[in-house]
Amino acid sequence: MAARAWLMKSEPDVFGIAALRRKRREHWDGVRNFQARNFMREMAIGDDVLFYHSNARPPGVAGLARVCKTAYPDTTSFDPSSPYHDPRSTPDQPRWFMVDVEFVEEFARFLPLDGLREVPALADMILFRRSRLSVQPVSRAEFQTICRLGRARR
DNA sequence: GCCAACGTTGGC
DNA sequence: GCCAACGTTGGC
Repeated sequence: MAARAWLMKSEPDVFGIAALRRKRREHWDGVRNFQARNFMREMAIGDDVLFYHSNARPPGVAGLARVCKTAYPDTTSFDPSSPYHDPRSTPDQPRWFMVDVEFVEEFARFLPLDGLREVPALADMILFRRSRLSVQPVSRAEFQTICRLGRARR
């Protein structure tokens, strides 16, 4: 089956694309929203990920990652000392999951949210309608459009 | 730091 | 099962 494409948000102050480049791969923990979790459980190895910087100035797409491990329990949910702790999640009955992603590239041009809004081919992106959803599917056409913009020379 | 949007919780 | 209260996300 063809690889799907996703957009995943992270605050660059906490974990940005530069940190992923350094670490090469990392688990994507801390997702505490059911819809976002369900999307992560649909991910397959090799799926493309747009790495989005949220709560940044400006917010926008910073580059690309790739899914390298499918969903498994998010152990931070079991850890009382973690900010992501959730007492309703246990090793026997995990409520929250994470995937692993590997670094692919940092775009030559960071793509700010307000610029993406202006692109007609991206008008239907979930990003603009469901601003709080931190993991979301992206169509192949949207993915390709964003890659082209991110790699373009001035 | 503010606040709108919206997901979640819990009383009924 | 409804919905008000509450908490969080994330743009600005």
